[in-house]
Amino acid sequence: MALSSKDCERISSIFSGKCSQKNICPVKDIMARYGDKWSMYTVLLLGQHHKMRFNELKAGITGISQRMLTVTLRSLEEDGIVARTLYPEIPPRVEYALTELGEGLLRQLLELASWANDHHADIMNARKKYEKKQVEN
Amino acid sequence: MALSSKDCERISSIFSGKCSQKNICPVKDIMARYGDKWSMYTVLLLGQHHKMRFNELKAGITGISQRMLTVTLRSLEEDGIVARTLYPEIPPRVEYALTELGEGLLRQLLELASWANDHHADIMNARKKYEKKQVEN
DNA sequence: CAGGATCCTCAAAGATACTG
DNA sequence: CAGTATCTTTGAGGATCCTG
Repeated sequence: MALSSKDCERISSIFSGKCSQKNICPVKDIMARYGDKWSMYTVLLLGQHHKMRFNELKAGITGISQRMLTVTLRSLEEDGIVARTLYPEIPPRVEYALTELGEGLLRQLLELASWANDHHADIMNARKKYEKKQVEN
Repeated sequence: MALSSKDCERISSIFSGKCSQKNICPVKDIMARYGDKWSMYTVLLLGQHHKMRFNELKAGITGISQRMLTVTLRSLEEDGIVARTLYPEIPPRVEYALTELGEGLLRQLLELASWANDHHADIMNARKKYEKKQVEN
C-alpha cells in the first residue's frame, strides 16, 4: 500500500516548515531525545505506577546506574515530561510522576509500540533473510 | 487527562510480554534503531521521493558523511525498511526505496511528528521555565 | 558511482567515592 | 535518601584514501 497524498503533504510540511530551517526535524528531535538507552523505559514505568521515588525507579530499571537515572530524569524534567516533587524531610523524599505532556507522549509511544509489536516478526524475518544473503556472498 | 485503562493495559503487556523477558522493549528497540542521527531523515526523504540514488541521498541529507550514509542504509536494509536495487552497469547505479514495511513505519513516525509539532511549543516553554528555575538557585 | 577499509577523535556512559 | 563530583572507558561517528 502506497503512501497517501496526506502522508506526502505531511512529509513536505516537515521539510518545508520552520523546523527544517533550523535544520531540526521534530521527529528526529523527539527520537533523539527520548530514544536513548533509558528514557523510554522510565516513561513507561512512570506511566504504570503514576508516582515513584528515585530508588523505586532505580530498582525498576534493570542495569541503570545512579548517574544515568539522574541524567535521564533531569532531561525529562527539563522538557516538562516528568514532574519532580521534593519533600524537604530528613531523610529527603522525592517523587517523580508524568505530567500531562508526558502522558500525551506516552500515548504516542504506545501507538508506536503497537506497530512495533505487530511488525516485530517482519523485521526479525528481514534480518534473518539479510544475514543469509550475506553468508551466501 | 489521565491515562485510559486501555493505555495501562498496553503498558503492562509491554512489561509482561516475551519482549521484557529478553529485556527488550519493542518501543525502545525501535527508538534506538531509528532514533539515531540520520535514519529518520533518510526514511522521510525516501518517503518523499520514492526512489533515490546514493549520491542523491547524500546531497539531500546535509552533513552526512559517505560512511554514515552507507551504515544507515545498511541498517535500514537489514530490517527490511529499505530496499536496495543494484543495476550492474558501468558505472554502477543503485536505487533505494522504502519497502511496504518501511512505509508503515513512516506512517507511524508521521503520527509522532504531528504530536511533536503540536507540542513543540510546550516542550520549549518547559525548557525555558526549567532554565529560569536553575538560574534562580 | 557507490562504496570498502582505516585511523582517529570526542562525547556519552560506566565506575567509584563523597555529601546535604 | 537522593543525589553531586570526578575519573575512566568505550564506541559512534568523522576524515581520508582506495577500488570494482
